[in-house]
Amino acid sequence: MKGPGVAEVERDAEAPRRADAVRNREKVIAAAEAVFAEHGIEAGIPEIAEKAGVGKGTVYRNFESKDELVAAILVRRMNRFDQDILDALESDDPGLAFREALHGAAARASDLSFPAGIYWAGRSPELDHVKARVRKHLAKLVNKAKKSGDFRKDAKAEEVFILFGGICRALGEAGEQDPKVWRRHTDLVVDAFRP
Amino acid sequence: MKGPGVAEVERDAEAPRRADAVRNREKVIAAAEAVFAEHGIEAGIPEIAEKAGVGKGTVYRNFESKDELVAAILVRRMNRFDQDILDALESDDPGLAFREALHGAAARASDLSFPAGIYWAGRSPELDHVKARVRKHLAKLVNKAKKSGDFRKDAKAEEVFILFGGICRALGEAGEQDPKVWRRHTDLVVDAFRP
DNA sequence: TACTAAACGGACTCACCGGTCCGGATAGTA
DNA sequence: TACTATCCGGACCGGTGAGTCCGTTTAGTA
Repeated sequence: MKGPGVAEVERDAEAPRRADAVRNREKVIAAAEAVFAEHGIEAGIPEIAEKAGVGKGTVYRNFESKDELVAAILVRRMNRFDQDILDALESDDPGLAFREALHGAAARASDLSFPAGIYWAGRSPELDHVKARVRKHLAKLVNKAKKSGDFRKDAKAEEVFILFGGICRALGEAGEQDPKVWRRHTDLVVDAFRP
Repeated sequence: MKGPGVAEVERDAEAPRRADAVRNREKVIAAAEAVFAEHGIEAGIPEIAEKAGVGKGTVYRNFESKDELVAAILVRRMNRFDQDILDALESDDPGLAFREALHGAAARASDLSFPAGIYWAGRSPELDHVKARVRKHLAKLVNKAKKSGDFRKDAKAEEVFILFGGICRALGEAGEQDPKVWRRHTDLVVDAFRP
């Protein structure tokens, strides 16, 4: 589609960009990540612009619409989740690996954009694509765990998505910060999928 | 506090109300219930007024603000959930009863206001009070189930709230209608709490 | 039927948000 | 330093939703 960092404004690949423009783009992305993490993707563009120390115009010069900005941030977020799962696939103890993958995700999931990423569907082909990849890898992990007898045979990766996304949103919205609580609920979800 | 049907506009108990006013109040409540169930509590007052066949003014004559209307509807919703739990407490098979209580709630939980009721906190003393009662009854049910060995000793009622609320929101927002899917996810949650 | 207090509804205000636009500032260049 | 294409910020626009207000309608009464 469009090289790295998709969902951004069209731009002739040849044309160089001014240094301040590059800097500002990064400030916008960082600010959007922070604001969406704290207040969810409902947060407004003005808030992001202010946090980034730029004007609204600068945000819209980099992203054609709020949806595109949201999609770009969520793609990054989902890619990190994907990496957690990929790491877990390396392990040779699939049961443990499954647990660790969720714990890894949970450790960074006080971020409200994570559950948003799970539920935000159909508005960005790019995001849908990344999520499909996550699903594929999660299914692979689940299958490995099934074979080793660590995972109930009748369950599907999609169901893990629903349960795990559910607690992430609930805890995130409650502003839960204690990692122990996150681990505890993650374990409950893992237990739901034991044989 | 304020007798039955709290969260409503202050009103001299003596003063009789015109028949059309009473009728309209009921129409507003019914419409709000339907709209919040279908679109979540983010839905607007205009939509509710239209569905009720009245003007916005009539809505505000019965409820001082949108938050009060939301609270009133959520209180009703949570009271029904409370009743499910109370019914389950009657049973002499606590393990099964726990499962049935959640299934009972799930059966009506495509209603988006249910998870909203679980997460909407601190904006209505009345709602907080009802939720505290639900928690108390749920804790009682959980304790019974622990004693009979149907429930893991280390888990708390609050955790049930989080997991169950999580799937209700996820499935509700996904527009899931199939009762089989609801039962399936509810069972996963129940399994998470087995000893 | 005539009267009036209660209730009605929708036009209106106010605040906010997504998105556009343009006069002014500045990075890069010679 | 002088020049200009690029980029900047925030004023502005259109739309939406919460909440108010008041001229009009109607339920209840005699």
